[in-house]
Amino acid sequence: MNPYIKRIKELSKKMDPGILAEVERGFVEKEYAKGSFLLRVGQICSSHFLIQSGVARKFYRHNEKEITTEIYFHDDVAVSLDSYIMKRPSDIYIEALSPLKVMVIDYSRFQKASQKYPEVMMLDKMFIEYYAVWFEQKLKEFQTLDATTRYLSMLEKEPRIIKHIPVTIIASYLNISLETLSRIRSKISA
Amino acid sequence: MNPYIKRIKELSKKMDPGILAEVERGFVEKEYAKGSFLLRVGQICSSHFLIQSGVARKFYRHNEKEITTEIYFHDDVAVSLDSYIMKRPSDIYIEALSPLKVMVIDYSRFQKASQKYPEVMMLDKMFIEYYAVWFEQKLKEFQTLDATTRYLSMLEKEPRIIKHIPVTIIASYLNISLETLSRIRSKISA
DNA sequence: GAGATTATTTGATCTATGTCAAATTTCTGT
DNA sequence: ACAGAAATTTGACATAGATCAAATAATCTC
Repeated sequence: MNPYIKRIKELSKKMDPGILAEVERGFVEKEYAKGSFLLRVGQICSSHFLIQSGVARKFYRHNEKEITTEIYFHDDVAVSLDSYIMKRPSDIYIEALSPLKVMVIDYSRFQKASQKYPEVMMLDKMFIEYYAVWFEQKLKEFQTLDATTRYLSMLEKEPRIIKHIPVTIIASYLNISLETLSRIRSKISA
Repeated sequence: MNPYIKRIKELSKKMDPGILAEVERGFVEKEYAKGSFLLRVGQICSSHFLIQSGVARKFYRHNEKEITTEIYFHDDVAVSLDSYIMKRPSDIYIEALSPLKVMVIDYSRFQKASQKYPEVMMLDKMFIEYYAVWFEQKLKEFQTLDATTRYLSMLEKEPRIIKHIPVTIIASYLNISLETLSRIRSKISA
């Protein structure tokens, strides 16, 4: 998520300060304890969560298992896009994996501003564009890479994950079993 | 793609006719012969292709194989999102699978209109939102469903595919081998 | 409409990864 | 620092789906 968020931030700095102030009036800082949920299955997601500090993840349950689809660090944005866009109950959870500080960006306020100011809608659009591109790439990885290569690719692209996240969660993020991940790791470090 | 495109079309009908006319000045009808390419790897994708009639697909090559990622029918929109958004050479092909009639929507013209008219940008944003949501779902299918279930799900959600597309392409679309797909089909009809 | 090309099916293996179970290591709270 | 819990590793085995090869079946070409 990161490089694009950075670009969006830069652009937002160039924005008219009055507009920016108006948008930011819809921002609220909030803290979550480790293990608590920013969003639960069934709720309608009406905010974006900009991570200030700490670690979080998005996951869903399938056959008793938890499958992690995204892992968030500083400056990432967590949201159930499906629920947010389609205005239907979320099929995913967003969970704090550590004590977490986030900026909650309220949807309806943001939308009002974005209807009034094209430059705000532009930023919103950029965010979603990037999200879509990122998803397309991720799908491609699943289609073309085997378990080991997916792990190596993660190490390279998202090195923070390996330092902060339990292996169980990493395994589900790579869509492989715990045991297989463990074997991959021992083979690589050997 | 379809239901959302329909909604976007409806909304566009309610738009100011002057604006609509201005946008549509950037539309050009174009025809492609079966087997020809609307976009090749290496080109920068600067248009959307709204399919009027015929069938097309998006695919990429990986280890000598062609992996099909999308199949387009009437009213679908074909575009290399990655290339279009990031303005870099496309890593995918878009190919006509039959004689094809499309409406080519020129990017720069569209963008100009969308900077001038928030309602145009809104439609553009809606398109990408839907695209992102669709991708998220597709990724989930790959993570949770086995080959047979993916095939059944495709039959249900995109029944047109089975009627018009050679099995080789369907297999790559489901990310399974030709032979496995053939076995799945014979088992199901048995 | 016969031969040639291409697509699909069927059969026999092979392999990556999953599953289940047990052993070991690491972490936690007191 | 220790007991108990949780996470991770290791081992043995099972399986979905791949690959290679051959046999049919369908389609195209002249």
